[in-house]
Amino acid sequence: MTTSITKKQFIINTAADLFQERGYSATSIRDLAAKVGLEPSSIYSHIRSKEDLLSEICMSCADRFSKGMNDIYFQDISPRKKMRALIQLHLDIAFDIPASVTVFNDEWRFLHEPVLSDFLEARKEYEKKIKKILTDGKKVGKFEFQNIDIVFSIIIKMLSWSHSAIKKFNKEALEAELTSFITKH
Amino acid sequence: MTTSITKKQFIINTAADLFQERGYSATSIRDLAAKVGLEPSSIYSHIRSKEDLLSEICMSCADRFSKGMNDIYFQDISPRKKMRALIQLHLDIAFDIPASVTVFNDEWRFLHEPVLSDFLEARKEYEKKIKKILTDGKKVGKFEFQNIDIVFSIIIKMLSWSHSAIKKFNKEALEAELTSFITKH
DNA sequence: CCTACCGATCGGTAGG
DNA sequence: CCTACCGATCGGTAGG
Repeated sequence: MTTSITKKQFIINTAADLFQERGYSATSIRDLAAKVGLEPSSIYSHIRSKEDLLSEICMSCADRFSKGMNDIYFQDISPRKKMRALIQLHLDIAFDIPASVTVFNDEWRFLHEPVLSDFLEARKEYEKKIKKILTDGKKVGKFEFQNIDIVFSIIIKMLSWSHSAIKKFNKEALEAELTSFITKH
Repeated sequence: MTTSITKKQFIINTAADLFQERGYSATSIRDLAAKVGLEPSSIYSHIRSKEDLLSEICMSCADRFSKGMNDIYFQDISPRKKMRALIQLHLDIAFDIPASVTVFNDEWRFLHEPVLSDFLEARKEYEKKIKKILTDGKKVGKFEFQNIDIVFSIIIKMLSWSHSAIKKFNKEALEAELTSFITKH
């Protein structure tokens, strides 16, 4: 049983690497099977479909972001400190599971119902919390901006920086520049 | 002749819409044919291959950015004014040909040689010029940052904002917030 | 620009 | 987990 779960996770992680490298659509089950050392049909002993792999990657990533956000959001600290913690959260996850984060960011659109709705709902919840932190910060005069939706989108874009860019830099330097961009603002 | 060129361009533009919507790999020539009102095989009277469509989209977009960059880069104006002009350039192109810009940003990795090398070279040239503007601005004390490569990557990410985000906002508001992020820095 | 068609590859199943 | 295989779909060509 334990072995089975581990192998399934190994297949999912390998799928994340391939989806990141070639994209979900351009990756075949045969590619995946070759990389994990199985015959193509044997993959289906561990998963039900190709899309299942994408669902697992996207939803586990979404869960991790949601949990991390809640830990920050409900703390009694300033909006500025929350934004800093949020930057760290994104960097921690991106450095830990870079392939999954890239797939989560770029390939989620290939999800179908009912998983798609779950995904979009989780994301919307996450976005609402970021926006709340930003508007709270503006109220107490710590952030300056005019259009919350635009600033939110810019920040999300900076935070969802893909693996390929992130792996070239050192985490502390990245954190310093991002913090400067986001919280000096 | 003129009709032929126009129809080819119509096919390319329709392809850009589909590639943006579903991704290059997940878009079939049959999808494209249906959308332009032709039989699948008739598409090949206008193009040589599916990848030709991607090449045309990516390279024409690259050309437009390169030309716009040169117009800005060789002017005798301050680094700060160059960055503002660069923001305008990106917004102008993104609002004008949103689908092509998204494909240019997200689907170029499906290009093969020899086009891929041309593409990467054009991009590298473009990036060198942005970095030069940033370092020039730092020298005269107008920009503040520590790591040029990180700041460059953050700015490129903000500028290459995809169509889906951009179409929700008004161009002037976007320009204002982006300018605030980039040149106050 | 169409009809007719090609070989290759796809996701997935049957049965052991 | 494998062998053997399925129907569907792919990019692309021949020939008119």
